[in-house]
Amino acid sequence: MDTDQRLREAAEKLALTLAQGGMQKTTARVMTALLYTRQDAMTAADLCAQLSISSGAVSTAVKQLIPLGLIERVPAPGSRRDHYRFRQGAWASLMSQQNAMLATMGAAAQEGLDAAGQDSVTGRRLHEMKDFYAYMTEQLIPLIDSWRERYAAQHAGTSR
Amino acid sequence: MDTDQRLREAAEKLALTLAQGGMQKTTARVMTALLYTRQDAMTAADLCAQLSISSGAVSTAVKQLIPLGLIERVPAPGSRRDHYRFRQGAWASLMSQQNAMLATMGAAAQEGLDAAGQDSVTGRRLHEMKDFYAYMTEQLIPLIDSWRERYAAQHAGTSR
DNA sequence: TAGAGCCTTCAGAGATATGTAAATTCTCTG
DNA sequence: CAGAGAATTTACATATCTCTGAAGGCTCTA
Repeated sequence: MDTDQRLREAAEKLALTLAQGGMQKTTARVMTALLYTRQDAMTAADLCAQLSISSGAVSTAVKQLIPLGLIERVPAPGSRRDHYRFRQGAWASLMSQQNAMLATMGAAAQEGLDAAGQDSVTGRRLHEMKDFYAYMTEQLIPLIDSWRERYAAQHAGTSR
Repeated sequence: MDTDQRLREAAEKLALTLAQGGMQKTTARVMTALLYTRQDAMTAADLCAQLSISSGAVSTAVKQLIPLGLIERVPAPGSRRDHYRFRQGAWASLMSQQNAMLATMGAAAQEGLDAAGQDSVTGRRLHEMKDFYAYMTEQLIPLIDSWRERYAAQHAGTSR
């Protein structure tokens, strides 16, 4: 089987997994297409053709992926079409986003504690929750940073 | 406003957030109901009444929450009804589950590398992905373990 | 500044998914 | 061991979501 074919299948497979994990199916397909493509970047038309979806669907997917820091719009010299590219550092961005969720969980725990008080069954449950998310938030941020540094160091002087 | 009311609202609010993050709405509502309740545990009937949902819906939600390690079925002395309780250590379990996803991502990266080879645009993209998830998997597991230990130490001799 | 090309938005169709109600199965008690 | 109570499963109805196709709007060029 040729390389392109294998890559496309890997892309679809991962998209399916991500979809089951809560990401929208089309959004996931667009993301993995950009991740596994052999090109540096793809146009909206490329994505329409490869994934058999309408330009509207591509537009929607892109609108979700860009704020997540997973892809970026690339100015295309000599072409009026937008090009989309999987971003360097995308994974670290994604993980950082999830940090925001950790903070939300911590806040939710606090809110419950304010209502229930510490000395109750509820209080003990929520206290564990608050502790856990406080700990995770605290630990995860430096973890991501340290990876960013490690990666930057490793690739010093390397451009795309 | 009374305490119960505040807790219920906090529960619904968090459920909504979780639902937007990909969890099923009813599953999330059941989970947060058990998290914020002032009782130690609730019966299926309690959940039906409080959330205005059918027993079938409760059954489905419970079936999803138990494998995640978020809630547990509690033998109820003197009652034939099943009682459900939010589990101690639930959050750590949940986070561990997410670790499985990290491993999956790493594997997906490897699969692409096998097809594309290292020396290509695709190869470089996937290499970053593989590195990132390898690093995260490696770091996150001890992190969760260390919290478990910390928590166990803090609560030594404490029973629910 | 007019026009072409491309992206985005919108309304409606189609598909998916989710809850309900009823039938079934399971389990414990008398 | 029969029966009652409860949980689960199933089929169906409903609600939600997501894609498409077309219209609208922007931007760059000539």
